[in-house]
Amino acid sequence: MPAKYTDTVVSRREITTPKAEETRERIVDAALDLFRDKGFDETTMRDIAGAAGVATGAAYYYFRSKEELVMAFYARTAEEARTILPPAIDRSKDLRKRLRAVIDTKFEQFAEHRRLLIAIVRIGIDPLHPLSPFGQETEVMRNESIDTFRAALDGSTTKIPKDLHDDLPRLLWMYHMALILFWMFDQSKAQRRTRILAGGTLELLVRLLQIASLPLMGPLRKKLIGLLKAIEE
Amino acid sequence: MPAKYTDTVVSRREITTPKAEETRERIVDAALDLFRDKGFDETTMRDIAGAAGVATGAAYYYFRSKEELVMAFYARTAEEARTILPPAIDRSKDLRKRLRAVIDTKFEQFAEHRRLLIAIVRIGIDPLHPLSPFGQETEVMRNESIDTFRAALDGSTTKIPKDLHDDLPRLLWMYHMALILFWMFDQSKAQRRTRILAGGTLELLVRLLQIASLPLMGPLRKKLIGLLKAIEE
DNA sequence: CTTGATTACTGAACATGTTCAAATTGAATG
DNA sequence: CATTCAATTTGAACATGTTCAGTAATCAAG
Repeated sequence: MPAKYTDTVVSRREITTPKAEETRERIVDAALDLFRDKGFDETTMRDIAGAAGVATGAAYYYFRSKEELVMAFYARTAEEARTILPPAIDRSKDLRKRLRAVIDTKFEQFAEHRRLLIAIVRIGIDPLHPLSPFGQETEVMRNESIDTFRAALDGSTTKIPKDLHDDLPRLLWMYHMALILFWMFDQSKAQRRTRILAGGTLELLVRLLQIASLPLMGPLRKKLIGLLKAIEE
Repeated sequence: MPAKYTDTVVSRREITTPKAEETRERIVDAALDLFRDKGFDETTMRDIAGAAGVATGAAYYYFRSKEELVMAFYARTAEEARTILPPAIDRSKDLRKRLRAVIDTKFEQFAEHRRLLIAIVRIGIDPLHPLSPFGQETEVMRNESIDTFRAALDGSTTKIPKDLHDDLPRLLWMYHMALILFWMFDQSKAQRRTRILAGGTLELLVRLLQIASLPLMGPLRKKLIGLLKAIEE
């Protein structure tokens, strides 16, 4: 029976012995390898357990569900990003290039796992699901990701209107999620179309931001911000 | 074992006797009732079969999967829309109102089935899935829906730039899909936030269209259209 | 070292989507 | 009516995510 996500939302296995940690790692490694090679749906919990050298139910001691195993992948890339992203961003002061660095890095990290991302989206498109990128349980990771965009903005030469300053990072995060979604399904060679889309929209975006600073754009900004506020409650 | 959607994409049961048609209807009715009352995940194929008074496997004679049963819902609303949408649109010549009529009608039709729509999205977010709203198998229904937007545009007083004429209906269709997505997850009373969002973005949209007709906007339009073409192959 | 408890793990059992070989039905044919 | 054959229906069997009662390993305390 598939787990209902009305279940308690508590992260499991707080503290662990090194031994247990090693078992846990073995299970994650086996899972990610199999997901990458065969796909999420095609990989069986029995496969994973077998490859990790444990019994069928062992994975459930560490993870609440098969889906939670893909979160382990997400967590790993986030960890990695923490070290490679800052230098990538700071290679330029140009806003477009800085944003491009963030997005391109994500794509590189995900490149080998396109199919796995589809599984993540299938799970995460529902904000009520605990593992949704929009949900509670992923809040810490999400905020870290949003802060990355804040850093990209703050260190750039482009001046951001004061009233947009707070909301813009989150908007950019949502924009980058939409791009990732597009990228996932982009069947063109080396995701050429996504590159075009990213380039085009980023240029448009930066230009809009420059225009938005003009004094006579105040009312329009205000309307947009008002709409945003009304929406997010 | 969940069905893999690399299976043949052929619609099932072309011709049927009245008797079989009646059984099929009974299964759909039972399924939709249960989906509405208990939710998609919480409804069992055994439940459905039982409620329809047939054996467990019977549904699979008419539908390839549990998921395909929700398409039956989608097909029914599309059928209904065919009769109620045209008069609703033609109540006004104002583009904003005409578009609003299309969207509001959809919301009314879906109102009782918010949870079911989440299931549809979980399925359909993957364009490789045969039942995806972006996929092959739903092309006919999708085109019909897009044509609705074409009708709303063509009958309005707002003048549409020639070069946008072909692409705009599809863009509007995508916009309305995004709205429906937002609506599905909108927990506010009577989906107040979605209403605000729809009102705000529609006004913005129509205004942009009016501005877009200005001669000096030609290059910008061209850039946008170029981007669209590059993306869609 | 022994004992007790906590942690880590096992594997059978269960629920549910799906398949399939066999049984049933019903209409067309002789 | 009897026969035949395809359409329809059955229900047991299967695959897989998940649970759980029990077993083994590890550790703390005496």
